[in-house]
Amino acid sequence: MAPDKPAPPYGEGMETRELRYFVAVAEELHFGRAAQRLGIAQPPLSRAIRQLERRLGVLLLTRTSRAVALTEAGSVLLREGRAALDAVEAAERRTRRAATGRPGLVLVTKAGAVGELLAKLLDAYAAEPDSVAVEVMLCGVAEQERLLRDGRADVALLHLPYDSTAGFDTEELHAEGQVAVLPAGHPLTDRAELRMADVADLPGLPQPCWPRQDGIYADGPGPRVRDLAQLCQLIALGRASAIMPESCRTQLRQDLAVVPVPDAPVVTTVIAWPPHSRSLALASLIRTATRL
Amino acid sequence: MAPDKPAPPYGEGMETRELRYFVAVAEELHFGRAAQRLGIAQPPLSRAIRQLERRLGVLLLTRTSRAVALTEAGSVLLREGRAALDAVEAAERRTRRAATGRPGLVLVTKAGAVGELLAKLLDAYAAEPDSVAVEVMLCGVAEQERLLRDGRADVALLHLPYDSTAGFDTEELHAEGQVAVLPAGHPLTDRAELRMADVADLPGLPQPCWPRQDGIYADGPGPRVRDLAQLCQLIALGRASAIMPESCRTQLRQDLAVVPVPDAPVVTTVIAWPPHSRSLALASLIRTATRL
DNA sequence: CACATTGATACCGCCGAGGTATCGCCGGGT
DNA sequence: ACCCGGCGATACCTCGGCGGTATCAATGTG
Repeated sequence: MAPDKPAPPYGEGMETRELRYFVAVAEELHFGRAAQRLGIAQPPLSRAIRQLERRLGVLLLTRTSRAVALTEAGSVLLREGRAALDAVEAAERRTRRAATGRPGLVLVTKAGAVGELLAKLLDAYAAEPDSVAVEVMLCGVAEQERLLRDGRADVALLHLPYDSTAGFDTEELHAEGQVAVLPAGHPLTDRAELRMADVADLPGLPQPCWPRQDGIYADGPGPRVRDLAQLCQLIALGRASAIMPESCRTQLRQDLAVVPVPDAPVVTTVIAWPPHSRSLALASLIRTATRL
Repeated sequence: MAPDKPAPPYGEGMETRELRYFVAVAEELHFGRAAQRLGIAQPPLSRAIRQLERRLGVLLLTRTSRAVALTEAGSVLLREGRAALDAVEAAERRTRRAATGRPGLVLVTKAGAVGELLAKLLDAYAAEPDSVAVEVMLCGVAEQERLLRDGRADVALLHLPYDSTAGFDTEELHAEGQVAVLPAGHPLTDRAELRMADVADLPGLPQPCWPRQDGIYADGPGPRVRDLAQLCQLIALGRASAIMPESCRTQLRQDLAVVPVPDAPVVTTVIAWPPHSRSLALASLIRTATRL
């Protein structure tokens, strides 16, 4: 050790390993399982967390020998730590991508939700003189945010108000009303339009329940669905109803009826990308999109 | 080592230490100075960078024995790595703050640039039933973004189009035109209004040059200034002119004249905060601000 | 009250981060 | 042309800390 090292006033910053360990424990709320998930033994994990607490000077977890719980500070670190780990992963991935020289873009969007807008965008962009290959990635509901944040994707098509654009730069592309989707022949299909309240709790036709970001279904009523096809099937069977953007009607089956719902929230399609992106290809794609 | 460790397919993720080392070298473009700045010797630094390159499978720097330069991938990692390090620091700082139990907010803005808006905001917020202490932090030009990103500040007042809101959530608070500031008695001060072109290159009255984010002045003409007082002094001396938001006129000295410039870009004051903030106090402050 | 579960502690071995000494390369001064 | 000085790379050593196993301590359970 150098004799006159500057000696930083207090703990010289967390290592990502410590963050990964803490996030694992905070998610499992169980040292043993967290250690298993991390591929290490339990004692080093306990020590690492203790050391992290000492270095931060903060109690992160309350442990009894039977249960582990997050403190207030712990839940802050869980949230912020996940974001920080995503940023580190993003740095790694984007660096690797920059090195391979393949300047292709990865666009991510929810399966089935963008109608023909995506097709038009891809066509228009491909016609640009400086366009590069665009890989389209379809993913489940609300997984896009993560992909964009950790560098696996470069750009996304999101839908307000359902998706969150927190932390991204965005441009609005398109706004549209929503329609109720009902089984063909349902009494309400005669109406010219419906209100939210009319569709809210139709007897025997509950709104479906989508999985959360982590793949777990929230508590609540309604049949659990994972994609549009499942949902359409249920509606056709007379077991569910749904409200969705009107552009979806082009993809619906014949045996479904749609009725406009003017008082449903307007769905805005936006193109979103991580801030600080300096990629020319991305800038060109965004320019193309806003000109559509 | 556990006999059946999952064995991650390739390098198990960068450590923040490696990132800090790389950023130091990339900024200095000199291993010796970077090592000195980091408080370590040069050989371990060389090794660490080599190892990082090996683990990423990417060449980050081109070294001849006389010069070090960033590769394309290296500059990506510099940009992304800084953001990642800021996120890690933010996690650390916000966790510490959450633990102390002081839920005070830190608001950051450019010195002298917000006129009375800030005073009104602080008064209105203090009158809210659930308000907490707000620490106001004034900083140099364009330093706010960093403070907000690395967790030293919770919320900022920024000015479009001069500041970047990349990566933050924002709400618009106020928009205003700009005025030209000239020495009292200058011929142009008789006019009712001016155009940008009129003020662009007045003989002997160049626009000033502000430092960049890192404190270094960009190349270019114009006298170098660090704050509004310096600028006013120069204008009063007949050595400079400037264009600034009209709300600044209340803070100007007597010996300066202002003339509206209708074709200057409109300056929008926005309140900005890091995404994912779940603080009730912050939400309340933002609500107050948007209601002004 | 034995027992199982689970986090903490004790102790050990080894990898690797960081140190010093030195080399090889190259540009500039004379 | 030659030597010198600056700089990054290499060689080699030391030691702190990470991860391992064995075990203890606390606590809920039958």
